Amino acid sequence: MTAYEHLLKYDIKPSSQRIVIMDYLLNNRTHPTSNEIYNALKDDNPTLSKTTVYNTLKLFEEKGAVLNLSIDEKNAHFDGDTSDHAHLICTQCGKIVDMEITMAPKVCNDMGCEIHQTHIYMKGICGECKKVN
Amino acid sequence: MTAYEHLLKYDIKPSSQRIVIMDYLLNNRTHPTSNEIYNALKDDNPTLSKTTVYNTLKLFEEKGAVLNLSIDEKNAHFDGDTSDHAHLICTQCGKIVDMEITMAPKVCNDMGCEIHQTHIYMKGICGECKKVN
DNA sequence: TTTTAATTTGTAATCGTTACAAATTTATAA
DNA sequence: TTATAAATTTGTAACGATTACAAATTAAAA
Repeated sequence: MTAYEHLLKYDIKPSSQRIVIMDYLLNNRTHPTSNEIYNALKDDNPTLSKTTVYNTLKLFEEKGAVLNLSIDEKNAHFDGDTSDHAHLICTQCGKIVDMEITMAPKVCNDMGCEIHQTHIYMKGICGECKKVN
Repeated sequence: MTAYEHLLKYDIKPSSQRIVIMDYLLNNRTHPTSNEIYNALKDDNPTLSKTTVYNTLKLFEEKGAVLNLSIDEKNAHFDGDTSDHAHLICTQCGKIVDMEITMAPKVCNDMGCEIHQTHIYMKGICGECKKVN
Protein backbone atom coordinates (compact mmCIF):
# COMPACT_ATOMS: atom_id res chain seq x y z
CA MET A 1 0.00 0.00 0.00
CA THR A 2 1.31 3.44 -0.84
CA ALA A 3 1.65 6.17 1.77
CA TYR A 4 -1.08 8.06 -0.07
CA GLU A 5 -3.51 5.16 0.22
CA HIS A 6 -2.51 4.58 3.83
CA LEU A 7 -3.40 8.17 4.71
CA LEU A 8 -6.78 7.94 3.00
CA LYS A 9 -7.49 4.71 4.82
CA TYR A 10 -7.08 6.50 8.14
CA ASP A 11 -9.04 9.54 7.02
CA ILE A 12 -6.08 11.87 6.81
CA LYS A 13 -5.93 14.45 4.06
CA PRO A 14 -2.78 13.63 2.11
CA SER A 15 -0.69 16.78 1.94
CA SER A 16 2.77 16.46 0.43
CA GLN A 17 4.43 16.65 3.86
CA ARG A 18 2.16 13.97 5.28
CA ILE A 19 2.83 11.69 2.34
CA VAL A 20 6.58 12.07 2.67
CA ILE A 21 6.51 11.38 6.41
CA MET A 22 4.19 8.40 6.12
CA ASP A 23 6.25 7.05 3.24
CA TYR A 24 9.34 7.19 5.40
CA LEU A 25 7.60 5.32 8.21
CA LEU A 26 6.28 2.62 5.91
CA ASN A 27 9.66 2.02 4.27
CA ASN A 28 11.92 2.32 7.30
CA ARG A 29 11.19 -0.21 9.96
CA THR A 30 13.64 1.33 12.41
CA HIS A 31 10.99 2.89 14.70
CA PRO A 32 12.44 6.36 14.27
CA THR A 33 11.96 9.38 16.49
CA SER A 34 10.54 12.68 15.24
CA ASN A 35 14.03 14.05 15.00
CA GLU A 36 15.34 11.10 13.05
CA ILE A 37 12.52 11.45 10.57
CA TYR A 38 13.17 15.16 10.24
CA ASN A 39 16.89 14.66 9.66
CA ALA A 40 16.29 11.93 7.11
CA LEU A 41 13.84 14.05 5.12
CA LYS A 42 15.13 17.60 5.35
CA ASP A 43 17.67 17.36 2.51
CA ASP A 44 15.08 16.31 -0.03
CA ASN A 45 12.46 18.60 1.55
CA PRO A 46 14.30 21.81 2.38
CA THR A 47 11.23 23.72 3.53
CA LEU A 48 10.10 20.98 5.90
CA SER A 49 9.85 22.17 9.48
CA LYS A 50 10.60 20.17 12.57
CA THR A 51 7.31 21.34 14.05
CA THR A 52 5.47 19.90 11.09
CA VAL A 53 7.02 16.51 11.74
CA TYR A 54 5.92 16.63 15.37
CA ASN A 55 2.42 17.85 14.49
CA THR A 56 2.03 15.32 11.74
CA LEU A 57 3.09 12.39 13.89
CA LYS A 58 0.67 13.48 16.58
CA LEU A 59 -2.10 13.60 14.01
CA PHE A 60 -1.14 10.16 12.68
CA GLU A 61 -1.21 8.78 16.20
CA GLU A 62 -4.62 10.27 16.97
CA LYS A 63 -6.02 8.83 13.76
CA GLY A 64 -4.51 5.43 14.57
CA ALA A 65 -2.29 5.46 11.50
CA VAL A 66 0.92 4.96 13.50
CA LEU A 67 1.87 3.69 16.93
CA ASN A 68 3.73 5.83 19.41
CA LEU A 69 6.08 3.46 21.20
CA SER A 70 6.92 4.79 24.62
CA ILE A 71 9.48 2.03 24.99
CA ASP A 72 12.31 4.54 25.39
CA GLU A 73 12.11 7.02 28.24
CA LYS A 74 14.07 9.61 26.30
CA ASN A 75 12.25 9.89 22.99
CA ALA A 76 9.00 8.87 21.41
CA HIS A 77 9.53 6.28 18.67
CA PHE A 78 7.00 5.73 15.91
CA ASP A 79 5.91 2.61 14.08
CA GLY A 80 4.02 2.65 10.80
CA ASP A 81 3.11 -1.01 11.31
CA THR A 82 0.00 -1.00 13.48
CA SER A 83 -0.51 -4.75 13.41
CA ASP A 84 -0.07 -6.84 16.58
CA HIS A 85 3.57 -7.32 17.37
CA ALA A 86 5.97 -6.74 20.23
CA HIS A 87 9.17 -4.74 20.47
CA LEU A 88 12.55 -5.27 22.01
CA ILE A 89 14.79 -2.34 22.81
CA CYS A 90 18.43 -3.29 23.06
CA THR A 91 19.99 -1.87 26.18
CA GLN A 92 23.38 -1.95 24.45
CA CYS A 93 22.86 -0.36 21.03
CA GLY A 94 19.44 1.19 21.59
CA LYS A 95 17.98 -0.36 18.47
CA ILE A 96 14.31 -1.34 18.55
CA VAL A 97 13.47 -4.57 16.78
CA ASP A 98 10.12 -6.17 16.00
CA MET A 99 9.15 -9.42 17.66
CA GLU A 100 6.32 -11.69 16.74
CA ILE A 101 3.72 -12.54 19.38
CA THR A 102 2.59 -16.13 19.10
CA MET A 103 0.11 -16.01 21.94
CA ALA A 104 -1.92 -13.00 22.94
CA PRO A 105 -1.78 -12.22 26.64
CA LYS A 106 -5.02 -12.58 28.53
CA VAL A 107 -5.54 -9.73 30.89
CA CYS A 108 -7.96 -9.83 33.75
CA ASN A 109 -10.63 -7.29 33.08
CA ASP A 110 -13.17 -7.66 35.86
CA MET A 111 -12.88 -3.98 36.70
CA GLY A 112 -14.83 -3.07 33.61
CA CYS A 113 -12.03 -1.36 31.80
CA GLU A 114 -12.23 -0.65 28.11
CA ILE A 115 -8.99 -1.56 26.38
CA HIS A 116 -8.12 0.31 23.21
CA GLN A 117 -4.49 -0.60 22.65
CA THR A 118 -2.16 -3.25 24.01
CA HIS A 119 1.59 -2.72 23.93
CA ILE A 120 4.16 -5.35 24.72
CA TYR A 121 7.76 -4.40 24.91
CA MET A 122 10.90 -5.97 26.19
CA LYS A 123 14.23 -4.76 27.38
CA GLY A 124 17.29 -6.85 26.67
CA ILE A 125 20.10 -7.46 24.20
CA CYS A 126 19.38 -7.75 20.48
CA GLY A 127 20.74 -10.55 18.31
CA GLU A 128 23.46 -8.44 16.72
CA CYS A 129 24.86 -7.20 20.00
CA LYS A 130 24.83 -10.75 21.36
CA LYS A 131 26.90 -11.95 18.40
CA VAL A 132 29.55 -9.28 18.94
CA ASN A 133 30.10 -10.08 22.60
CA MET B 1 8.23 -6.59 53.90
CA THR B 2 9.45 -3.25 55.16
CA ALA B 3 11.09 -0.70 52.91
CA TYR B 4 14.29 -1.30 54.84
CA GLU B 5 14.25 -5.01 54.12
CA HIS B 6 13.28 -4.39 50.53
CA LEU B 7 16.34 -2.22 50.03
CA LEU B 8 18.67 -4.78 51.57
CA LYS B 9 17.17 -7.46 49.35
CA TYR B 10 18.19 -5.47 46.29
CA ASP B 11 21.61 -4.63 47.66
CA ILE B 12 20.89 -0.95 48.26
CA LYS B 13 22.34 0.76 51.28
CA PRO B 14 19.35 2.00 53.26
CA SER B 15 19.81 5.70 53.85
CA SER B 16 16.93 7.57 55.42
CA GLN B 17 15.97 9.18 52.12
CA ARG B 18 15.99 5.84 50.33
CA ILE B 19 13.85 4.27 53.01
CA VAL B 20 11.29 7.03 52.85
CA ILE B 21 11.07 6.90 49.08
CA MET B 22 10.85 3.12 48.93
CA ASP B 23 8.28 3.13 51.70
CA TYR B 24 6.14 5.50 49.70
CA LEU B 25 6.37 3.29 46.63
CA LEU B 26 5.48 0.16 48.55
CA ASN B 27 2.47 1.74 50.23
CA ASN B 28 1.10 3.78 47.36
CA ARG B 29 0.11 1.69 44.39
CA THR B 30 -0.61 4.73 42.25
CA HIS B 31 2.51 4.43 40.06
CA PRO B 32 3.68 7.92 40.93
CA THR B 33 6.12 10.11 39.06
CA SER B 34 9.30 11.49 40.62
CA ASN B 35 7.57 14.79 41.14
CA GLU B 36 4.54 13.21 42.79
CA ILE B 37 6.79 11.35 45.19
CA TYR B 38 8.72 14.51 45.96
CA ASN B 39 5.56 16.50 46.61
CA ALA B 40 4.10 13.79 48.81
CA LEU B 41 7.22 13.55 50.94
CA LYS B 42 8.60 17.06 51.17
CA ASP B 43 6.40 18.22 54.04
CA ASP B 44 7.55 15.46 56.36
CA ASN B 45 11.07 15.64 54.95
CA PRO B 46 11.84 19.32 54.57
CA THR B 47 15.45 18.85 53.51
CA LEU B 48 14.61 16.35 50.80
CA SER B 49 15.73 17.46 47.39
CA LYS B 50 14.00 16.81 44.10
CA THR B 51 17.33 15.71 42.65
CA THR B 52 17.64 13.08 45.34
CA VAL B 53 14.28 11.64 44.36
CA TYR B 54 15.38 11.42 40.75
CA ASN B 55 18.76 9.94 41.62
CA THR B 56 17.27 7.47 44.06
CA LEU B 57 14.66 6.22 41.63
CA LYS B 58 17.32 5.75 38.99
CA LEU B 59 19.36 3.73 41.46
CA PHE B 60 16.32 1.65 42.42
CA GLU B 61 15.63 0.98 38.77
CA GLU B 62 19.22 -0.07 38.05
CA LYS B 63 19.18 -2.43 41.00
CA GLY B 64 15.86 -3.88 39.87
CA ALA B 65 14.05 -2.73 42.99
CA VAL B 66 11.41 -0.80 41.08
CA LEU B 67 10.01 -0.73 37.57
CA ASN B 68 10.13 2.36 35.43
CA LEU B 69 6.88 2.34 33.48
CA SER B 70 7.28 4.26 30.27
CA ILE B 71 3.56 3.95 29.69
CA ASP B 72 3.10 7.72 29.69
CA GLU B 73 5.01 9.77 27.12
CA LYS B 74 5.14 12.77 29.43
CA ASN B 75 6.58 11.41 32.68
CA ALA B 76 8.26 8.31 34.00
CA HIS B 77 6.02 6.43 36.45
CA PHE B 78 7.43 4.06 39.02
CA ASP B 79 6.11 0.81 40.43
CA GLY B 80 7.43 -0.78 43.60
CA ASP B 81 5.74 -4.05 42.67
CA THR B 82 8.18 -5.84 40.39
CA SER B 83 6.10 -8.96 39.99
CA ASP B 84 4.54 -9.89 36.63
CA HIS B 85 1.52 -7.76 35.93
CA ALA B 86 0.24 -5.43 33.27
CA HIS B 87 -0.86 -1.80 33.38
CA LEU B 88 -3.68 0.20 31.95
CA ILE B 89 -3.39 3.94 31.57
CA CYS B 90 -6.76 5.66 31.38
CA THR B 91 -6.85 8.09 28.51
CA GLN B 92 -9.53 10.08 30.34
CA CYS B 93 -8.25 10.53 33.89
CA GLY B 94 -4.62 9.52 33.37
CA LYS B 95 -4.70 7.03 36.22
CA ILE B 96 -2.57 3.91 35.88
CA VAL B 97 -4.15 0.73 37.24
CA ASP B 98 -2.72 -2.75 37.70
CA MET B 99 -4.04 -5.63 35.66
CA GLU B 100 -3.45 -9.28 36.19
CA ILE B 101 -1.95 -11.31 33.38
CA THR B 102 -3.47 -14.75 33.18
CA MET B 103 -1.42 -15.97 30.27
CA ALA B 104 2.14 -14.98 29.54
CA PRO B 105 2.71 -13.88 25.96
CA LYS B 106 5.01 -16.07 23.92
CA VAL B 107 7.37 -13.98 21.89
CA CYS B 108 9.25 -15.35 18.93
CA ASN B 109 12.91 -15.29 19.78
CA ASP B 110 14.68 -16.91 16.84
CA MET B 111 16.91 -13.87 16.44
CA GLY B 112 18.85 -14.84 19.53
CA CYS B 113 17.77 -11.92 21.63
CA GLU B 114 18.25 -11.97 25.36
CA ILE B 115 15.13 -10.72 27.11
CA HIS B 116 15.59 -9.11 30.50
CA GLN B 117 12.24 -7.45 31.12
CA THR B 118 8.80 -7.74 29.57
CA HIS B 119 6.33 -4.89 29.87
CA ILE B 120 2.70 -5.06 28.90
CA TYR B 121 0.62 -1.98 28.97
CA MET B 122 -2.72 -0.93 27.66
CA LYS B 123 -4.39 2.30 26.74
CA GLY B 124 -8.09 2.68 27.35
CA ILE B 125 -10.71 3.78 29.83
CA CYS B 126 -10.52 2.71 33.46
CA GLY B 127 -13.48 1.28 35.36
CA GLU B 128 -14.22 4.44 37.29
CA CYS B 129 -14.28 6.67 34.22
CA LYS B 130 -16.55 4.16 32.47
CA LYS B 131 -19.02 4.29 35.36
CA VAL B 132 -19.24 8.07 35.22
CA ASN B 133 -20.01 8.27 31.50
C1' DT C 1 40.40 11.83 65.66
C1' DT C 2 41.61 12.39 60.82
C1' DT C 3 40.88 10.98 56.33
C1' DT C 4 38.30 9.07 52.74
C1' DA C 5 34.26 7.63 50.47
C1' DA C 6 29.39 7.88 49.78
C1' DT C 7 25.29 10.44 49.70
C1' DT C 8 22.55 14.47 49.37
C1' DT C 9 21.52 18.99 47.88
C1' DG C 10 20.61 23.30 44.93
C1' DT C 11 21.47 25.51 40.77
C1' DA C 12 22.08 25.68 36.15
C1' DA C 13 21.92 23.48 31.82
C1' DT C 14 19.99 20.21 28.38
C1' DC C 15 16.84 18.76 25.17
C1' DG C 16 12.50 16.79 23.45
C1' DT C 17 8.25 18.67 22.82
C1' DT C 18 4.59 22.13 22.45
C1' DA C 19 2.28 26.92 22.20
C1' DC C 20 1.65 30.44 19.41
C1' DA C 21 1.10 33.52 15.70
C1' DA C 22 2.47 34.60 11.09
C1' DA C 23 2.86 32.81 6.46
C1' DT C 24 1.50 29.79 3.03
C1' DT C 25 -1.39 26.65 0.71
C1' DT C 26 -5.80 24.64 -0.33
C1' DA C 27 -10.71 24.65 -0.62
C1' DT C 28 -15.09 27.11 -1.17
C1' DA C 29 -18.26 30.60 -2.74
C1' DA C 30 -19.55 34.26 -5.50
C1' DT D 1 -11.84 33.67 -12.42
C1' DT D 2 -11.60 36.16 -8.16
C1' DA D 3 -12.51 36.79 -3.35
C1' DT D 4 -12.94 34.70 1.04
C1' DA D 5 -12.51 31.29 4.38
C1' DA D 6 -10.40 27.22 6.19
C1' DA D 7 -6.62 24.17 6.69
C1' DT D 8 -1.85 23.41 6.86
C1' DT D 9 2.85 24.60 7.46
C1' DT D 10 6.52 27.16 9.40
C1' DG D 11 9.87 29.44 12.75
C1' DT D 12 10.51 31.17 17.20
C1' DA D 13 9.96 31.16 21.82
C1' DA D 14 8.56 28.85 25.86
C1' DC D 15 7.85 24.82 28.76
C1' DG D 16 9.01 21.22 31.72
C1' DA D 17 11.00 16.76 32.87
C1' DT D 18 15.38 15.22 33.60
C1' DT D 19 20.37 15.47 34.26
C1' DA D 20 25.18 17.51 35.01
C1' DC D 21 27.83 19.44 38.16
C1' DA D 22 30.07 20.94 42.17
C1' DA D 23 29.51 22.12 46.91
C1' DA D 24 27.82 20.51 51.29
C1' DT D 25 26.73 16.99 54.31
C1' DT D 26 26.84 12.48 56.22
C1' DA D 27 28.71 7.93 56.98
C1' DA D 28 32.60 4.76 57.03
C1' DA D 29 37.44 3.56 57.59
C1' DA D 30 41.97 4.17 59.35
